[in-house]
Amino acid sequence: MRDATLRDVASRAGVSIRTVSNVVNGYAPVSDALRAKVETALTELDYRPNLIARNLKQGRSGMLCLVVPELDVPYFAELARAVIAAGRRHGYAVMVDQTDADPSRERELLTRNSRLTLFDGLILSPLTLSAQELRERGNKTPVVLLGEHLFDGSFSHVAIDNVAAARDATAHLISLGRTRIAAIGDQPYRTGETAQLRTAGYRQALEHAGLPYDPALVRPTERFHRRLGATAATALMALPHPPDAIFCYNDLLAMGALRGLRSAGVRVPDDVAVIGIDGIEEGEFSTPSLSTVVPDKQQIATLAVESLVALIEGGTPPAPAEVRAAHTLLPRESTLGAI
Amino acid sequence: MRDATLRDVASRAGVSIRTVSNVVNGYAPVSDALRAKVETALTELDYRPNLIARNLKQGRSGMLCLVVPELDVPYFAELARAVIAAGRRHGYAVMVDQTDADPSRERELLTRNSRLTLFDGLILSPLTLSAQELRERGNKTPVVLLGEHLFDGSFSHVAIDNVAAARDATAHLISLGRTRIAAIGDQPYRTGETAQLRTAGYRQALEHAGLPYDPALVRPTERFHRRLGATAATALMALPHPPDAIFCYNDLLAMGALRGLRSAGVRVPDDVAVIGIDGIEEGEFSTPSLSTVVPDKQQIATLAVESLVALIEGGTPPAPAEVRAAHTLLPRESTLGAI
DNA sequence: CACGATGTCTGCATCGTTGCAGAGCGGTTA
DNA sequence: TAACCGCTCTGCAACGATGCAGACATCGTG
Repeated sequence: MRDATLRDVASRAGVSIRTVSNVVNGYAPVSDALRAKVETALTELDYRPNLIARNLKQGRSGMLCLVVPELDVPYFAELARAVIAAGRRHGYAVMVDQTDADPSRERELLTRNSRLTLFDGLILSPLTLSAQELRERGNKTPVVLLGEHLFDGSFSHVAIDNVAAARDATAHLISLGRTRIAAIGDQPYRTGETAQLRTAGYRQALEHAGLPYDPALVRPTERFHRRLGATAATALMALPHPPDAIFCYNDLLAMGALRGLRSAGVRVPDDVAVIGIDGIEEGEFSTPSLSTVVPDKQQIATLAVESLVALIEGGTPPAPAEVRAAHTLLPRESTLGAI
Repeated sequence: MRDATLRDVASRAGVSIRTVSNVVNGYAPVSDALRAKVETALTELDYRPNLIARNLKQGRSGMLCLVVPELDVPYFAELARAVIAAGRRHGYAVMVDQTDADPSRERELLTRNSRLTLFDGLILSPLTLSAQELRERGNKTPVVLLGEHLFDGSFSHVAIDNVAAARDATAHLISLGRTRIAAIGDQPYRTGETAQLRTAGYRQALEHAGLPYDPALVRPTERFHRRLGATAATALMALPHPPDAIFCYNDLLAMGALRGLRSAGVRVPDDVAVIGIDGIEEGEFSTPSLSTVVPDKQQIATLAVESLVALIEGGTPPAPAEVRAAHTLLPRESTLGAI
């Protein structure tokens, strides 16, 4: 059966539509007698407001959309939890979508009639979208970007300092006395990528310690997944001069590396120390537990939502801001050991 | 600036609103001359349709909502990916929300003016909601339930056979020659829970093998998280007669158990064999890798979306169906060893 | 030339809600 | 008694789109 509308309730209660609306929303003063009649009719008809109509009238939906490449990458799942919480604090429901890390899916978001129009704002963690594509989109929903990707100043944008994070991770390995430090996760073929910033940080740390940069120790990976980490670690150990430490560009690569090393009979951290970035919970329980650099996901989420809400609600849209979130080094078993 | 509407485009192109709408949607035949004029105006004004208005008129949004307790529980993240894919195949965008496993958040979904009205349908994996609460909700969006929770016949519902899954897992441990088999994850205080079905399967397997049931070996846990698995495993090993195998009610508990055992100096699988349920990718890369019972997430997602779409689009709503998805035993290192 | 058939295009009503302006009414004040 | 106030309540218009019925022009046919 059709849902009851304000009109149905009004005719049943013998009042005007407007009065029913007032009762439902608690707007204007309504006499007790009428209110009672209306409320009876409301429950009898099991009325519930049509939010689409309300949204149309009010020009907003109260919903934000968070788009990440892959939800089953724990970092994004943990981030999503934080963003959902931050959204709630600002009175917005956050719905999450993923693009499967598929460029065409990412571009779909920018389409004329993307479903995103239904949302008041968009928090996007892009993987392959270029700044230009984003600027030229046929879609004016307010956007805040996550991650180090594209910062040409057109959009507000929240991220940790990836160069510093990578430097900290590498420096930590160096502080253990390791000298042949490998890196897994470079992506030299993309522009503006997180990966390249992390490579820069890695090299800075080497340089600062006076260690040589050996390109053979830097393994690119197409994506940041466990399996690729395992493969890369195995390949590294097969080198004539294998490394004594590995910096992985994220924790998932590191989890794979731990596994690959173990299968190769390499002891961690005794033979090879391993560190990642992301601070996912999984690394706390692995064997050995994983040292990592933890981005402050709470802070990232809060800053992103605050920026977005400012864009949405602000009379004068604030200038696009580049916001830095904090990160912390978290040493665990995978880098245990005296200097 | 205000977004351009059909009216704006129409007045600029000197045609009727209706004609612009026809051009945008490719509905009626439009002469080339007019079409060109309209399309010029469309691009000049950067028109994009207001989906809220369209949805209001058409009475549908083309979006489904998937609600899970916690996105950072890998099983749910992996399931979400499958549901999103299945939704796309049917022409729906799937947006994901989580309740933080918070009963009040779950109940919020059923509220009069829950944001869910914006969606054409709801796929819900409830944690604490009772069947009655669901039936009495003030919200008529079509629903399909996931997981073994509440099957009083009011709703369509997709799940694996949890009793059989637990039986298979336990039987696998027994087939290794283990005789003191513990269980982590019972939840005796809730009604109709997945956990209780798994306990039933566990006991069936013991009984079938003629093994005694020892309540001391069954550890309840409030939730299915790594830390609780670690704690429970540690406690089990402190018993006067510790177990030689542990069946964990999900993989996350098992990951915690592996870690707890390792910290206690227990070797897996030599001293204690471990198995979980869920088939999360994390278990493939842990040390040791985790034996598990894998629910067919693709199938669960496909069946759930198909049921929901049938509810939404079907002229005659099909009767609520109970659908069983397949599961498979996947032995890995954590249960390696001769019988 | 009259007629109907076809092909384009338009205006009105409508989806369900809320904003706005004001109607009706009882009571207070001068 | 007139003027005014405040409290309730109402009707109309509007949000931006689409469904529908029909207007109008053009064309072919008898």
